[in-house]
Amino acid sequence: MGRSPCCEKAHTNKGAWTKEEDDRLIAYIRAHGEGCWRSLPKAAGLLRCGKSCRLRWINYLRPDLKRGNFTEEEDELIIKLHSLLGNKWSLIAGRLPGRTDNEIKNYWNTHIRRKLLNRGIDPATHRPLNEPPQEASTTRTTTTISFNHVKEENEMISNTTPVVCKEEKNPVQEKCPDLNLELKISLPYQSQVPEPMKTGARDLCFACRLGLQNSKHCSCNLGAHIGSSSGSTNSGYEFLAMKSGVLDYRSLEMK
DNA sequence: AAGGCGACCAACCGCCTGTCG
DNA sequence: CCGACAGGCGGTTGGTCGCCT
Repeated sequence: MGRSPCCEKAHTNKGAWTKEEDDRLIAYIRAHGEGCWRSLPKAAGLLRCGKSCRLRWINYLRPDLKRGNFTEEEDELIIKLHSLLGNKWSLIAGRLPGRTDNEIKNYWNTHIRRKLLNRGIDPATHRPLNEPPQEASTTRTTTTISFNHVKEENEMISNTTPVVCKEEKNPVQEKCPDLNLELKISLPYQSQVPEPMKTGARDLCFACRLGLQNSKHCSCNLGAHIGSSSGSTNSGYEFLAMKSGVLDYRSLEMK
């Protein structure tokens, strides 16, 4: 009965990783790259489950991890993304370079949940805690991701500005004016995003569309923040892993 | 000093999904 | 089409640490 174990448990170590195990794993992945996690432990001389190796690498050993405290901007971005995506930690992590899903999940459960509760916001629904339950058929709003404007977006490709989404009036926005739940996806934008971003009157940056108008990642507020944020030169796009101009819609697909 | 307690976070577990033969 | 397998994900657990009494 039940599933077969992912690995031979009788001869695998569990618990905290030792320095030597870390070194072995790092050395092996440097030499052979990621992948084939099931056979990796044996090949690397580790008495660990392949899944455990993968987790250790992704969450702790990867060289591009940022680590350290979350910034206020990251906090707000996580909240916004969580309101959009729910507990899709991997998707949220995909928008926070250097952060892992596990790290964000832990941070959410230990810090942000409490923070939202202190604000009187239900962390699960992002609604005020004292808001009475509403009839689903009448006033409840639903979050949808629209792919209705692909043609329109394709036409925008000729425009050099990588428009990710377009503002439209809808009931959700009127209820939460700072939160644009209408995700719109464009085809990958190949050329470099100019820095600072072009700030045409109708082209709000992606940070603004996420409701981060006052964030240092806002790149359309007449350059007020650009170059003035504490040592960081990241634009909003770079911060959102969009320096390349690509919002990978595949990673945003709702399952 | 020491025990209790909560916060934090690394790691594990089990399920789901995509891929391949 | 189907089953096996590997990878990925989210929920949960358990160890450690710091603070408080």
